[in-house]
Parts: sequence; structure tokens; C-alpha cells
Amino acid sequence: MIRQQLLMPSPEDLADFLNRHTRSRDCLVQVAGLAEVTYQGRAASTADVGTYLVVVKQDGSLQIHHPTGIKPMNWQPKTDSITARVDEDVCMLLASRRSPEELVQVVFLEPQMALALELAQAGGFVLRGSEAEMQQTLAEHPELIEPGLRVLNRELMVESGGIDLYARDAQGRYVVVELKRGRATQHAVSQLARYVRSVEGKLPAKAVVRGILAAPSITTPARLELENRGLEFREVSALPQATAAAGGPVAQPSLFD
Amino acid sequence: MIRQQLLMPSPEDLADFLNRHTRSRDCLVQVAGLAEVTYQGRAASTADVGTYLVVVKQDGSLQIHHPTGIKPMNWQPKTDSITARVDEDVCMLLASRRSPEELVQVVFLEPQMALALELAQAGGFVLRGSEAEMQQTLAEHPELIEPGLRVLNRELMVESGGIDLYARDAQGRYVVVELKRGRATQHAVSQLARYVRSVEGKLPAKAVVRGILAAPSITTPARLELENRGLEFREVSALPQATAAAGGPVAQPSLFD
DNA sequence: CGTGCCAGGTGCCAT
DNA sequence: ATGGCACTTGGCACG
Repeated sequence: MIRQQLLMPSPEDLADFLNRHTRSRDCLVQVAGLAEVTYQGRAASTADVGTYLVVVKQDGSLQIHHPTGIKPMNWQPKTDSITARVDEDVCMLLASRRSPEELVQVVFLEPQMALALELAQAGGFVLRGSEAEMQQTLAEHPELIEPGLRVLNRELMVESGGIDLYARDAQGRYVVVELKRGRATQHAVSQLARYVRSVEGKLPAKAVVRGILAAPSITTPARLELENRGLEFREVSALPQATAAAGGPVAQPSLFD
Repeated sequence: MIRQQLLMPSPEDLADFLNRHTRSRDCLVQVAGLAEVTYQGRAASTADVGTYLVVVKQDGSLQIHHPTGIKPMNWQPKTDSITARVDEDVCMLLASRRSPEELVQVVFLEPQMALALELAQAGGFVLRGSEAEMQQTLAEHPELIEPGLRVLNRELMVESGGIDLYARDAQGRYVVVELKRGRATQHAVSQLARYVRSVEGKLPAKAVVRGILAAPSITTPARLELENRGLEFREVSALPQATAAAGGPVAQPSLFD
């Protein structure tokens, strides 16, 4: 499972190690030690000499971590080429990609450890509580939004974007539903209003189009703007324990009952 | 620099190792091997048994990586508690936080390697080309947006959000400028329109308020909506090579000349 | 704290 | 490739 490990490798050994294991594309490679990092692309950055952890995964993705924080200090989601070479008696790692043209360069001043790991066995991964799941549940049970609602489309594309749920209510009025898995903000209200306008533009002039924002909660400014625009809010939770955690008796049926 | 390393540790040894080194808060801890991972919080997930790399940084942040991709499979940006314990002859890692209430649980079925690294030396980090930098440059050189422009405020807060640059033009008209460091989208147009409306609402009824979207480029739909709404686009680049890379002679002075 | 918004956002999926 | 958008977004700044 440990393919290879080097302690305090020489620049040449490290470059060999990196080139060999990143090219084989079958193991996760990391180097820890004193280094300098520069990046140039959509933005540009420089990291002074410090101790960092460089990780290159099988797919060529690169991340460079400093001691704290969830996000890497520098990274490269996809690389067109990863190359190590020795220059002026230090090992350098160059990770580049086109489109956008970006380059991350690591200068290993004092590499302490290099490690190649096989992470061979892949396991299935399932995420629940996404907006996609919410959408599916509500498409199958539109009564959770409102009695008598009939869903006509999911992800209906209009000029201004995609409408999560397009429906008609018990009175035959068209309804645009915008879903949010988390607290709805002004951004969601903007989206909903845009979609309602788009739909109104496509229907006969007098047609009434309702807009419903369906989310577990909504920010106060969003609620105000929503009401100003004559749009509606409907509370729906993305996960079962979300309502349970709220403490009180569930005010409405959970999507997961 | 390698504080400690274990190969194929027993559940007890691994639990000790994790508890000791995560509590000391002075090194980066990782475990690689066969494991199962579950997460419950804002959403919920399960990862079947597979080979993963678990990383706990000094600040208690947790990330669990699968063999590919820049993003961790599971993570926890901040943890209120990280604890390892042996249960039914396997080592389990529990990382929890409140607000939001979230729990990541790792069951180490076959830990292959555990490693504690000191990343002691911190180096300075500088990022260039951010929107904040753009804003500063344009506030100091508003003529890059338009001759005769005078900036009144930066980050002026109005009801609907913060206006990047608030200015008056050569004719004395008020100007709302929205900046984007990358290609501007419909979202940016919505923002700009909201801010212009807010400003119009605060000024005497007949006051003309211009809205300018300043960005290196703009999507076609955004451009259409911008023009529909009577707003304007101004090309500005966030980085010097952005215009240079564009190839032709620079159509306007770079922010970095 | 909530609210808003940038980010080298990344990733997914549509045309 | 362009475009729109969700994301356990994360992160910061500000009322």
C-alpha cells in the first residue's frame, strides 16, 4: 500500500520519484518539507519559503497545503503536465494546464519526506439531502408544496435559466418553484423573479404566474423582497432530521416520511 | 519533521496515535488505509469501504480524500472535538462540530499507515489579481473606467447589498460600478441592477443613475440583459498578462501599467 | 450571530 | 468551448 517512501531525498532522487510516480497515474504522491510556491494564471500568488505538504493524486490533480485550513494554499484541479526537474541543485515541480493557462511551481528547498501511496480500492459514495434529491421528492409529491399542485416540468430551461419545478396550481394558474437546500437568500429571490418574468413573457398577457420559493428557511431581507415582488415562500426541509432537530412537533410533513 | 509514523497499526495504537497528535495541535496527522466514512449534518453521506486518506490539520480541520479529485470526499472545516476510540476491535475517528451540528465518522478497517508531520515554518502568502485589488486600483485610477469619473465611495452599503464603487461622472450623474475579476454573468447584472434601483430610490425622482459593469469579459446573455436594462459594460482586466495573453495590442491601459 | 458576497472557487450538466 | 448553477460550498467583512 505504501509504494515507496523517501526520507530527506536528494534533489535528483526526488525528481525521479516524482516523475515516476506521477506518470504511472496509479498512486497518490506527496512531498512534505521546506519549499517555495508560485502560481500564475487566472490570478497570481507567491508563498515564501515554508513547510508545506504537496499532494498529487492519480488524476494529476495537485494541492499544496499549509499547516491549517481546509482549503489548499495552491492547487490545480486538472493538469496537462506535471514534471519535476533539478535546477540549480534543487528539485522543482511544475504543474501546468491550458484553458485556462495556469502554472503552479514548487521549489523544494529541503524535502523531508516523499511518499507514494496506492489507494486502490474504490468504494461507492452516496450523498443525501442535495437539492437534486429535494427536487425529485417534490416532483413526486408536489402536495408537500401545496395541495392540488401538478408538476409539468423539472429543470425547464427558459432564456434566463433553468426553472427547478414548473407547475399549475388547483386554480390552473402557472407556478414557478425555485428550490434551495439551505437558507434562501436574495439571490434566490432574484432567480425566482427572473424566471417568473420569463414565463410571463411567453404566456398571453393576462396570464397570472405565481412564484414560490421552497426552502428550509429564508433570510429576512430575502423575505421582504419576496413579498414586495408578490412572490411566496414555502418551508420545506432537505433532510428529515432538519425538522426533528428544530425541536418542536413537525409543522409539516417531512420530505422523508 | 516526521514526528511519528506507524505502519499497519493496531486499533489501539492508532487510536492512541490520533488522540495524542490531534490534541497537541501542533502537527498534521494523516491516516491511509481501508475505511468507511459517514457524515451527517447539513446533508448526509456514506462512503462504502475503500482506501482513503484522512488528514487532520493543526487547527482541527479534517479532510478525507479518495484517489482522485481536488476536493475531499468528506470534510469538516472546523471541529469542536476530534476523538478516536476503539469500538468492536476497530479504531473509529469522530469529528464533530456545532453550528451547524455536523458529524464525520471514520471507521478504520485496515489502517496501513499513520503519519504525524510537523509543518512548523510558516511562510508569507500573497495573492494578486483579486477583486479587492481591482477595486483599489480603480478607486485610485477611476479614469481607467471612464475619463472624468470621480469615486465617492467604495463598498457603499445600501439595502440590497454593497456597491463596489459609487461615483459621479463628468456630467455629474451618479454611477454605480459593479466589479468582477472574471467573466461577468447574469448574476452580476442582477446585482448591478439591484444596486442601481436602490440608489435611484434614495435620490430625487428625476435623478439619473448609471450602472457600469466592469470586468475582463461578459457572457452573451449577460450582455443582452445588461443592454435591455440600459446598463453599461466596461472592459477591465484583473491582471496585466490577461490583456497581454489576449494577443492583440491592448485596447485600453492595463490596471498594472 | 445573521447576511452578503468573493473565490484562482470546483463540479456537473446543458447547448 | 460557453453558460448557468449547486455546493456539507469556504472564507471574510460588516451591521
